[in-house]
Amino acid sequence: MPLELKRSLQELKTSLPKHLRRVGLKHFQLGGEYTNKYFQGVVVLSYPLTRLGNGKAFFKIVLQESENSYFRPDTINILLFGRLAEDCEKVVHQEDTVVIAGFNVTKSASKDGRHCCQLEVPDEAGSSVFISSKSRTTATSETATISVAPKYIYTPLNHLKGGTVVNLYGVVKFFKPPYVSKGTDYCSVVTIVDQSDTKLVCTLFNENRDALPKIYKNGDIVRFHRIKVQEFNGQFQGVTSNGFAALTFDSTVGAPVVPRTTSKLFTFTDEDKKTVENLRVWVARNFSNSAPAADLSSIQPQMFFDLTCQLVGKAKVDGSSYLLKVWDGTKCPFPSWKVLIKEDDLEGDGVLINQLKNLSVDVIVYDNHVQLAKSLKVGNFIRMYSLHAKSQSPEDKPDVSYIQFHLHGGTGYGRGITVLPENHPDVKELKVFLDSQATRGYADSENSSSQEPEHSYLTLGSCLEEYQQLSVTVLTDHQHFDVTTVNTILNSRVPQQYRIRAKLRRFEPKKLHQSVKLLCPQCNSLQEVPDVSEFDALLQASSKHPNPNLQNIPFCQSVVWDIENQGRRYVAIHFVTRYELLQEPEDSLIMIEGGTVPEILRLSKKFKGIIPVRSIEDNLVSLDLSAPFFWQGNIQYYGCRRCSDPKAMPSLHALAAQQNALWESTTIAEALGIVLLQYVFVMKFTLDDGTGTLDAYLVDSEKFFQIPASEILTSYIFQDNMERIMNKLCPTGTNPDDFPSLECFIKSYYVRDGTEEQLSFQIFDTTIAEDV
DNA sequence: GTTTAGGGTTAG
Repeated sequence: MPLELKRSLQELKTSLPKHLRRVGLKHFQLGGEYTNKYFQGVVVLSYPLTRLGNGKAFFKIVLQESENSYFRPDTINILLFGRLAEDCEKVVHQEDTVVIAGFNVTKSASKDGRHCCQLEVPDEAGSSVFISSKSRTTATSETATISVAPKYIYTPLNHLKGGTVVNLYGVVKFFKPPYVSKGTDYCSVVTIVDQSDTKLVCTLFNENRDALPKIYKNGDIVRFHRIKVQEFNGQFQGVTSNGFAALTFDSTVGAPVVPRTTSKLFTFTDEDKKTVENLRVWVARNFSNSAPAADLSSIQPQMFFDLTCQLVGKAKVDGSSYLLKVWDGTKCPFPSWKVLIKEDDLEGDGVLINQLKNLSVDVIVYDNHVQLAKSLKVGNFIRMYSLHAKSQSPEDKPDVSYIQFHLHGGTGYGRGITVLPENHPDVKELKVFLDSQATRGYADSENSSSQEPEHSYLTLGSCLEEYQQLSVTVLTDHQHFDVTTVNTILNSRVPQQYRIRAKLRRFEPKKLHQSVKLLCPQCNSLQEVPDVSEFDALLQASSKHPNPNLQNIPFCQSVVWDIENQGRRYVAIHFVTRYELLQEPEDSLIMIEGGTVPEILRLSKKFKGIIPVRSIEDNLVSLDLSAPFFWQGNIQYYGCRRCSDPKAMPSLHALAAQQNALWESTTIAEALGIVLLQYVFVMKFTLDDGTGTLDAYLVDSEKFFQIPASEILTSYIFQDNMERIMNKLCPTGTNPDDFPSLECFIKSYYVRDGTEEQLSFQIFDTTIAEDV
């Protein structure tokens, strides 16, 4: 039984459950409703503890409502039972102030001049006795709470009824962090869902922001007590009712089950723990983590995202907007808009703000968010939800763009700000990272401090200058690497990885189609992409005489066409079935014997995929691997002649028997024992950083250009994009000094050239910036 | 013992 000590009557009062309302003696009557009521009085008399006939403990006290009351009677009998009686008997003394809740009002059994009703406090869930002693000075026993933990029943979301007050568990599917409503309260809208897959939108109000659930992300688990269910627009909604209380839990499976709440008084049983743990498992299985969280280094223009960051400065902009300067330790890959404000208006450590100016970004928050933004403290760790990274161009320079960060007005899509507590795991992690970045940041500014302008804030003009030096490539990993000069790299003979910043002087080959090759991921051999028109002879050589015995392949339905009606050329088509059923053509895999390249190309527009085959004895096998073994849409897939160990077509049987097997090049190649060749761009970049030049190879299937090498030869759009990118990296007719910079990772490795080993370089983990 | 908002991007 919980026993809580209080230091004063004041503390006792503030710790009483908020849903309890005081009720006076004169309101007691038989048959009244006292569920959420408490009675307070001073002990004027207490009787010795006795046992009832059933052995249950019984303790009686008399409480006086007020010493100076005009009203008579002003005392009432209180009857306590069971464990509650035993515990109270130990601590209750005359003159103590006692608050009782969870009682029944019955007719007084004795004619003693006291109130005609008596209060029975059963040894049951929900019964509580709060005791505050008047004058004893021993510190530990001044006040006490004695209560029987209420037994809460939780209603599954698919069992809700309108007009009821219930207790709920749920997983947050959507939420608006608490914001200032137009009324008197904070508001938070929370959509929850539970294992019944039923959704409930809850609209929660409280004048105290901390009383609303402390939700930090979708997937968090909440427990709501005393929430009212009502119908709105034909659907149930949850709204706060008297005594609403919320607990919030992180949903990480295995993490300690610690509720987030500011309430000191709440029940939390082993059963609650189990419920949370079960919900965690459910979340792990059923919630895809599609949260739009991002750090500054991974933002894309026009995206809305959640940013976890630290506030380094803030300033008033005008009546409806407010500036927050924040950082998360990563660098925004685009030039970002800096707001010009008066230095006097800026709150925060000027030196620090200056040191972090290349890492921090300016966020403008609007309208309803201004009030909350003002209340933030510099140094706070905050999360902003649905922040807009808006791409803008100055009017006179449409080819230049920069990012503005807006937290627009309104609360749609959960737009808002929360302060994260210092002990939040994400904050702990961020602190460590920020510390490491700050150290680097200080070093940078020390080197260049002599050239620093006096004022700390970049105007738009200087932001554009910065753009000139921005890299047209983005590093996708290892951002902590420092830049190494080409000169240093050339003098090193040890294979290793570097980050460099240089300009692209030249590249080869000049003709795009010459840069696409086929790479074997196993033996690393490269080969040219053959011209498919050369395969007609090979394709047709296979089937002058389709074998009629083959028309009964277990997982195929076959037809033979006499193409030229002269018996001179036959084409056999074997439709791969699933469970002996044909599928829709666009889902079907077919095998073809005979057929010309144009015929196969035409068929591959209609069918999911095509495997050219020939028959050997009574089996079907792939053609020679110099021809594509699989055709899909416009793409032909080749196998490595050195590494593959081709198997006959019945090897596809297992794949055909799988319920949802996709007819993809990778799975088919695997089933047929073929090592799939990868389409790659192979290019040589000559990079110059002023200290020297080096040739680095790019071998890339689609990461660097964000264009699939397999599709570029058949797509004019991709070819246009590619040309545009290369012209941006290495513009023709431009002074090479004005070329943009490329930031790349390169690794050095040895290649044997005859008897000599030569150091070569290859680009990796680098990609073209989105705005290029 | 009311009102607020009642999920579904600003338009700066």
